[in-house]
Amino acid sequence: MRSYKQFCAIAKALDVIGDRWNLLIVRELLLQQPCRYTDLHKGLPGIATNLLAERLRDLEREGVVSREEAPPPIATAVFRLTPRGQELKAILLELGRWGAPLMTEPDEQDARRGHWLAVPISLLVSDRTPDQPPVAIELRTGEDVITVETGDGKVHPRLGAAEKPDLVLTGPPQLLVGVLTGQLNLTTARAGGLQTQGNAKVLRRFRPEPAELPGGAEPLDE
Amino acid sequence: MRSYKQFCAIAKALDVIGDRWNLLIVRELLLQQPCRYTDLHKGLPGIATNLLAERLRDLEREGVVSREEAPPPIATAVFRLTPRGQELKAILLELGRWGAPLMTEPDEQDARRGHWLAVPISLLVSDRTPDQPPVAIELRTGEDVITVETGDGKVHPRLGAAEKPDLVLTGPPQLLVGVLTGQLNLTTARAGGLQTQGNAKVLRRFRPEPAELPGGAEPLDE
DNA sequence: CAGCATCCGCTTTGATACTG
DNA sequence: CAGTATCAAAGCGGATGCTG
Repeated sequence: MRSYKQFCAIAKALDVIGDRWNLLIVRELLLQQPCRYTDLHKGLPGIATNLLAERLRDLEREGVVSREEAPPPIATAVFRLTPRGQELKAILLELGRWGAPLMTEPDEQDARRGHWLAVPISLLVSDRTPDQPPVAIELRTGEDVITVETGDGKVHPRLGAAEKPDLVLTGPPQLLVGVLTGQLNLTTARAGGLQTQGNAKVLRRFRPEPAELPGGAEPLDE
Repeated sequence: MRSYKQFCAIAKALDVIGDRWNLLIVRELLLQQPCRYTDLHKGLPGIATNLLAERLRDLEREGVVSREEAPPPIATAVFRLTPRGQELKAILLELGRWGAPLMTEPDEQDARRGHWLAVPISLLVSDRTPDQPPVAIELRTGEDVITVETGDGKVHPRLGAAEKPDLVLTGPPQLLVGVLTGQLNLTTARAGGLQTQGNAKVLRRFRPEPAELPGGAEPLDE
């Protein structure tokens, strides 16, 4: 936790959550809290185990993360975000929005986790016809299963299987995202290894979100 | 530029702007671009000069910053944000919003720069009576001068002196912010070293922004 | 002086091994 | 499972030197 020692709100924020891995730990907790230590470690490939332990102590001391000793039956602790930690969601969403265009060229070296898809999906896609009855799509990639539901104009991803999915898509992450955003048509995606099960027409419900923000030229207004 | 090697939008964003100092370099450019190397160095107390040079190269390569060789008269280069870099503004604003509550206890060790105040001011304060004629307040702290103008419901801070300020406030940063947000009354602030010049009644124009966000409990929706 | 590059001592990181 | 211990390598901050 090295401080920038600058009397500036942005610098103070970075003093707390700017260290390497910190924001990704928050990402994991946002996506699947409450979390055991091992769950976090699985969701953060590449982190050294001692670093994860140290970061969790730091974030706990700063009031971002809370550690609860689980009740007697289980001999383990679970981690959650405090309300203060929850407020980091806006930052994470903006980071995800800014980083989404960098996902075009999937590096073979990159680690993949299905639940990470929840970030771009809710940002990149919306419901084209909110009046129609709700729709559920199940995405399977590797061992991860996530469900995408829509019906109110927005798209809600969550971890876990759907009860009665209208459609099940199985395949590598970038194919799933490509099909949802409409950048890839089904024929191409199937040729690339996508498997579908159910009513593929429900994909028409999804519409890509406008990608670009205005990005005003004026320095720091609004 | 060490990569997390995770196929995730947030991780990809952090691969580019997550390294130490990077976001503060973007802050400086947002606040006062175009910028010479030396201007950046002044606005980033604590950075090693070689690191600043290296980071600027990195950010240029990533398409966030552009370097322009100035026309013949001046023998220096100026740095700007590219449009892609401008889009980081949303992230910086969210960071500033989250970090603002950490500014309560000013550390004597902290470096201060007047223009950093522009961040919390536009986030924390709004115009109480937009119908009234516009108002300009000049803030002086150390060697920095910033002007705060309002008149349309929002508050617009910018660097430099005001033409016809209704009020000039001189003093340490936390007093200036305290008076603007209404957390400090004038009598207390004057006792703490604030100097005022002009019509102090215009301070009634400012109203603190609602501080808290809802911070929903659901993981990553909206 | 502006705009770096080099060197040096220190800290942080990441990989691995080990423990209750 | 949930960490701690160890260690080589990389990164960082500070000082200094070089070039126009």
